[in-house]
Amino acid sequence: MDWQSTLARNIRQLRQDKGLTQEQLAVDSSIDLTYLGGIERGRRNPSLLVMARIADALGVSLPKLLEK
Amino acid sequence: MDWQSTLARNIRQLRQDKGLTQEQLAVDSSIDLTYLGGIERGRRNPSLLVMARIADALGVSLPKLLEK
DNA sequence: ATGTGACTTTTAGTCCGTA
DNA sequence: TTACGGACTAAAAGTCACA
Repeated sequence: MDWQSTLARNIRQLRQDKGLTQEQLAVDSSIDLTYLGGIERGRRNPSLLVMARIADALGVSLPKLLEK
Repeated sequence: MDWQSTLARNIRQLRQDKGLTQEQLAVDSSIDLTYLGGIERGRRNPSLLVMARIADALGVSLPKLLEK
């Protein structure tokens, strides 16, 4: 499992656990909906600060977001 | 403590614990020396895959590399 | 509500120096 | 051995129309 897929899986899991849509999470993390979608499909290679914003919006730590 | 500084501190700590120079770590992780230096000074915002390569070269997990 | 391709702008990341 | 600058190239960031 590559890191992009791990990140993708964790974001989707946590997002759905919180009952959020991609659009809601996109707003909360100040990321464009389509860009977030790309991350959640494992097609993007986001930077440290972008991932930190997503972790923040999901209410988890960044290391947690990257757990395998 | 922002994430760039946390990453910087952890990389430097782990690198020195292993007795490696920046240049050796740069080679091991296939990253340019000057760029690695910038990361280790907290001035850069590296991508997921670059951080994963560094974690790998240091023999730690990526989440571990990002622990506060 | 999500997936996708094509796109432009910005920044990551490289390579060359100097100190 | 590390820090830093400039110039460059590759890729991320960010947006849009459409399915």
